Amino acid sequence: MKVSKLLGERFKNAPKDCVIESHALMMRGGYMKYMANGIFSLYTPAKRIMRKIEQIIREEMDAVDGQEVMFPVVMPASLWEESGRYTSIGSEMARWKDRSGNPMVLGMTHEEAAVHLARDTAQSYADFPFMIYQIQTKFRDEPRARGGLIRVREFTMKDAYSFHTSQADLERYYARVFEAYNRIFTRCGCRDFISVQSDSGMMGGSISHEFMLLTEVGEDTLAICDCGYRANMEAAVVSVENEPGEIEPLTEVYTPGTKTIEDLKNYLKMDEKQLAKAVVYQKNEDDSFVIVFIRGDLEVNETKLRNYLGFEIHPAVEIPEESGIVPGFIGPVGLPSQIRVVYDRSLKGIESLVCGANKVDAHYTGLNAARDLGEIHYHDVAKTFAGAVCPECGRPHIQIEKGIEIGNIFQLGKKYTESMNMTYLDENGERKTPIMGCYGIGVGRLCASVCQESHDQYGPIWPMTIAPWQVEICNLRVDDPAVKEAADRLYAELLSFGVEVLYDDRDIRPGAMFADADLFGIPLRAVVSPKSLANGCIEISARDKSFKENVPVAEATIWLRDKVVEMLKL
RNA sequence: CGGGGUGUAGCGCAGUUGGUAGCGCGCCUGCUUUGGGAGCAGGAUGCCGCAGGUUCAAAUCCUGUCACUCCGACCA
Repeated sequence: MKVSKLLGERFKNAPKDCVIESHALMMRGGYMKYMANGIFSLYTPAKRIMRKIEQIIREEMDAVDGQEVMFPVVMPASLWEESGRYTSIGSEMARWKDRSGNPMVLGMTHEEAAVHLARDTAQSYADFPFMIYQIQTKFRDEPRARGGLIRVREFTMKDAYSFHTSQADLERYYARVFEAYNRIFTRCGCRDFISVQSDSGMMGGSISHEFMLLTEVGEDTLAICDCGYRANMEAAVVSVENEPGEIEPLTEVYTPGTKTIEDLKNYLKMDEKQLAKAVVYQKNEDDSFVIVFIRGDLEVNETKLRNYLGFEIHPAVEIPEESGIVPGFIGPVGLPSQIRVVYDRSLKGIESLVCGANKVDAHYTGLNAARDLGEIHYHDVAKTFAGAVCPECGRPHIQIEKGIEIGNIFQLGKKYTESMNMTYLDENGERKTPIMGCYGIGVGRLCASVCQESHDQYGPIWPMTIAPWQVEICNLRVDDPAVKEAADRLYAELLSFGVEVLYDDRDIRPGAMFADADLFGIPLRAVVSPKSLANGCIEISARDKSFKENVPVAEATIWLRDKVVEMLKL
């Protein structure tokens, strides 16, 4: 490809709204063009990167016996009604009516389509297990797109679905995909990535993992312990150690104006860990109240709370007086009985707590759950924090990090096969329901993530495995016949050797050409100029600045080809 | 959905007593220049987000509306 004919332009300045480096560099480098909120067109360099990422994914999916298929982007709503998700998924799914008035949806994930494709043909246990996957466009009407290709509304995704006759078989296969994912991200040039336990969200299912690229600009918050425990904040188990303390009588104390834990702590001169904090939520459906009691130094993890409750909630907006809730002085003793109460596990084992007395300016001290509340159940709905006790090793070594989710894998169970009536006959002729797993990777997000992890102030530094081209030739003087002849020949020879070459043949000043080359981020650069040619050499350097060498003109082609091959090996 | 901000040339931005639209980069032409975004000269490019209103006159004032964006909420 010659740069003189390459569509797209490179800029000195990034559009003002770019907040993270990968977004800014990919805009500056002419990789994509903004069209609408969360919607981009890709220019050739980005498209070539995506194609290479897709090919790596394809190879690794095929290596774990995947079968590539293609589902429709547009599906009838009736298919989604079978699984119940037509109503359970909110406005992030695009819905519309076709000309006959039939309700339709744009695919945002394809579990339903996968079951639809497989259920009529996989009727015997002998057909199992199998995995089908596709690489295709998804549309999700995200409430907030951001970060360039990191979070968009329309994107390319690899989604895979496996079907099994037993949980044990699913788990074996899940482990294989887990390893395939590690290979995919490594081959794409990701370095600092980990897998974490995750929340299953709208997908359903039990066990799930997310692959996270660790970066400070990541949208996800992760809890990590040096013992190897790794979880998404949304799923991180909080384990606390409490000192029981002495049993004391339940005593009402006057605590004027102490509406916050901070006030109360200072007023009573007590540790926050002896205080029970009340957090008020409302059920979305009917605005009924849900109150969480949690240790004073902790916060509620709303995702975990939502999962436990099984319904949607939001923080309480307005608390009317007749509700019996006295904000700032809420306690479990004497609270109206119709209010749903959740006790966080962090309160377990404290013999003597301070809590609100459900009247203005009053708290109780000496609350003993067993004595004063009878039998209560504790649930883990707390948000983990730096220095928290690790649920695996028991040491207070939890660290908080940020990451971009580049892939995920789920053990789905029978959620879709059951609701959509997929069955097979087992060895004994009995009708059974298969078990599913599903596995996703966002291709564009992965591309942006690699850029985020691998760039300098001048542009991206693409790994050889996914670089848009392998070698860039910079012809510094197209008006010099000797230089042009040498550069043209190098270009032709590299092409004949099957090397992917971008040839900058424009009559522009060297500074501008180098600036553009940095933005192209091509791993190898061959500079042809009067200066280097005077020594009979071509100057070859690496985009990551790891080397710079003068190679004799006659050897340059072979030298570059061999270097490409070397750099392709990881 | 809540809170901020912004809509003027491809990109970044100026534009207050209201008076027919400007700068830098980029683009086109020519000459000079040639190893880290060159210089000079000339040139092209605008539904000033949209719709109403006030006014002799609106990018500018008023009303409405839409879009975008950031922070939060939300999110395989």
